[in-house]
Amino acid sequence: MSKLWGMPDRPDLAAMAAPLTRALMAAETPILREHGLSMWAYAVLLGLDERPVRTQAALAESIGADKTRIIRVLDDLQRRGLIERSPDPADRRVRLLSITPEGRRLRDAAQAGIRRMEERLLSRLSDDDREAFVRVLRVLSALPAQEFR
Amino acid sequence: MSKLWGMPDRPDLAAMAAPLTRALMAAETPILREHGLSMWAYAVLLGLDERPVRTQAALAESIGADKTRIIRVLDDLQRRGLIERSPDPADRRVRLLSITPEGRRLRDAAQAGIRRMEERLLSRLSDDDREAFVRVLRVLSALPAQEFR
DNA sequence: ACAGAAGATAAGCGTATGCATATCGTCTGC
DNA sequence: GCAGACGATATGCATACGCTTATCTTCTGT
Repeated sequence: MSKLWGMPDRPDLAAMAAPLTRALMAAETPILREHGLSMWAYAVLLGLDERPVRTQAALAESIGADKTRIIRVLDDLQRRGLIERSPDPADRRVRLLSITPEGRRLRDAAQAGIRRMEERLLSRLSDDDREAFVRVLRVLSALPAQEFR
Repeated sequence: MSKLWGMPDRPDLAAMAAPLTRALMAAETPILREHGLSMWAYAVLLGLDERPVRTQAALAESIGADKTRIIRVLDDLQRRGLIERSPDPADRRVRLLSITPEGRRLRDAAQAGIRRMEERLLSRLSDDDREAFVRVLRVLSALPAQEFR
């Protein structure tokens, strides 16, 4: 009864997810470096994708970063013209964050390189497996923390 | 042509794998604490599962740890009688590492708690999705780093 | 037998991270 | 109108990590 669904023995999920994440990030890092982006900077550009985010704290939360540490990253991205940080006319405490066309270009270029790496990796799977894996990964990664209790 | 295989737009794999890993580890931590185990200590017990490992460096490598940092963890586990560290009679530089029955009991108990959490999580998937996800995760997590180039 | 390699261990360094605190400007409910 | 809440920012601290160096013991090739 310890094996519901007839699932064969397997490693813990975290014991598989952690090395995979490490390997993916290790593979991303040099690609991002080529574009002059740190992991956090890239995460910010992704987080600002499309919808502008209203507050820096909200952005930090959405990308799982510390809200005080993200500030230097934003400073740098703004200085390089990749994002815009304008005071909200309706609430001058707030900085409206948005990605610039230049920022979008850079993000797209970096992401394209990353996608090439990822697709090489996924190409070893069957179409069905690839589809199911990405779909499930998407669902599980989007679950709120309390679903893991 | 940017969408081979008709794959719909999706987040980067790392952007999904990283939060999932974080959530899984966050959910594991309190379970391990109940058994008096740190994440590294648990990783060691898992790494020693079944086959005894011949050298500490090999163990460290197999669980993705630093070989100098792991020593204190081994000291602690040995002191608690959860592992054994005996000099190899054939090469007295080497410490043969093995898990004790007591260590196995503790590992099993901790793992059972973790499995309950994981199965609750996976229970929201269809049988097919669950099977494919775990199988693919297992394959990808076991790939050597150079496969990610 | 001896030089060099290998294993275990200790210690130090630079960096990243999460967490807490403090300040300052601004808003909002009463 | 003011107290308290909120957002952005800077700073400090403890922790953890990867990496390097050094030391000691033991083995191996020549």
